Amino acid sequence: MKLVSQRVAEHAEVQGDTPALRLVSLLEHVASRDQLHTLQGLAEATGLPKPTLHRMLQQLEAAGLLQREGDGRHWGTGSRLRRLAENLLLNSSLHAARHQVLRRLVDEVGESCNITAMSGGEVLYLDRVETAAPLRFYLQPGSRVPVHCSASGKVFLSQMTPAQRQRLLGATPLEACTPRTTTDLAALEQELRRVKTEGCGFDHEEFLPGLTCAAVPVPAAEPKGRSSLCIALQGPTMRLNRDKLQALLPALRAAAQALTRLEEGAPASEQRKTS
Amino acid sequence: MKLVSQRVAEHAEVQGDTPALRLVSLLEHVASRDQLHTLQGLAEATGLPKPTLHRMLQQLEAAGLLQREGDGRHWGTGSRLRRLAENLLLNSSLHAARHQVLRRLVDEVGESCNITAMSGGEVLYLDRVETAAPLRFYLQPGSRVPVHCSASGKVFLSQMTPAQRQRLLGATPLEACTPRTTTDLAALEQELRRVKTEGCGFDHEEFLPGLTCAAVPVPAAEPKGRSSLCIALQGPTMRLNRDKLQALLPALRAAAQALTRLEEGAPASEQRKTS
DNA sequence: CCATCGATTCCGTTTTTTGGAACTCCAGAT
DNA sequence: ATCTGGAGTTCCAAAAAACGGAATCGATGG
Repeated sequence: MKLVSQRVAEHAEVQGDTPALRLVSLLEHVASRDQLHTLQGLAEATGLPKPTLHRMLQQLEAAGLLQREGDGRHWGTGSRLRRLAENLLLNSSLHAARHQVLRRLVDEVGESCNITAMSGGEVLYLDRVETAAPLRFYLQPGSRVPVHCSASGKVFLSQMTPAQRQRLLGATPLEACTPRTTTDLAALEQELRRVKTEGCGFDHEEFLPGLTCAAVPVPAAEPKGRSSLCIALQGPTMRLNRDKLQALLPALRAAAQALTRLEEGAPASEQRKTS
Repeated sequence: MKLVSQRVAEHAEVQGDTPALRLVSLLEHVASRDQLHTLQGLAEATGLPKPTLHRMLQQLEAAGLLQREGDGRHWGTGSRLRRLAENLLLNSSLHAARHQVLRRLVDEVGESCNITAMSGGEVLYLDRVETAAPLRFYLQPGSRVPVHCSASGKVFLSQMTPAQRQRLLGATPLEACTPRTTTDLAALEQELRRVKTEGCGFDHEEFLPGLTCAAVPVPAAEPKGRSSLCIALQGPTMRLNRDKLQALLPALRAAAQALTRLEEGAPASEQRKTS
């Protein structure tokens, strides 16, 4: 059974498939601890060779992203990185507004909710707000789950043309994440027709035992456009029988509408030069 | 006359000497505008070729630093980047505390002040708080100025051994930034002896016409350690005659002490594994 | 059906990264 | 004063990654 794919930090905390991403990971490591770091300490923490690390630090220092502190042997964040962080948080009105919608929805339904998108053939959690209830699944934004056994994934699949769906699912057999996972393609296609008709997808313990989900699509802002977002609710099966789930759908749909309105309000685009 | 070296954005806003830094610049570009971007738009804004940009965007998307929005043709910040920004600002107690010291100092003396360090043979502005006075010099953290014609630079030079100083200044002749810049090495050496004795450096319009500065070193926290910081005040010559400057020195010195106490409080280091 | 425009992929060339080994620098011990 | 050990730094040839012009794909709209 495959679990949610997450960055696993064992000893080499600074991961990355390319040199550039390793640099970013290093920035994350330094930025997420309220302390200064020595080259030696970073080498131990990350598992990178000292010369490599030294070069990375120099490069980041020259760029103003990190800076040496104190006696020159310690490193901390640089003003440019701090400015980047400030600007980012100041200029995130779209994401901030989405987060508010999500938060209000969670208050209303009392279960954890996500905003999801298709990305790289999987469902990506863009944002997530957790319920205050003590029993809950702990998942993070940035997590990815398979399309065929998640509520959002089924919604995305239901919106594709048969050809697109074939390309995505035809390559490898459907993996059985739990005993309840639908692994038969024909059965999945049938379920997808229902999803398309009713405009909502479910996951009854098909991805994780004990986890029940419901997802509705976020309608596109422009008639021709496609909004590839879903808004989804998830919680312990114990609290979410089918009637309860059905009862919460209107709230989900309202939140989805609210997200659509966000994209209308700030048309999201057209940074054409006003020449 | 050479001005403060700053990133100059002409048409190619995304600069960087290495591929990794170009990626970071791209992140900055996207993060610092509250809008979504198309590949086309970014290509125009940055001057980068489309295939290059496309590869960069894909890489950043795969890493979760950016994400596609809406119809898949628009890009915005990713959850990982936003989390990085949040963590960074949450875990910046040292820099935040320094900033507070600086802010209090500016309130007290009524002129803009900087925290500076030596970096790469130049003086680097680590942090800066500007006075509320309407007439003021606008400079940014991350700016760099020459050592030989800045108040902080002279303080740093005065703390070096003659050999170190020789290596730094001997290579190229001292550049005359203004008519008042000291370009004679012997004259500079003499001034540096005074700086060392009195523990404060000045800049009387040696870097920019009309700009007067004073700087004092931030004492090292540990007796053996070297704190390579200065705290400096700068303002229009009009408001800062020599007597006024002298009168403000105690406040500067007190702020410098406060900075030292910060490094003592949080020893800044020793991230040894508590094994 | 074709034309158009933006996004995407290809791939040989160019540039950058990599990291073991060797070296420097400094502090504390001899 | 010299030695010693550990951190930081430099070197450089092999290996990996980025580069970007040209070709291709794919959707829109004529």
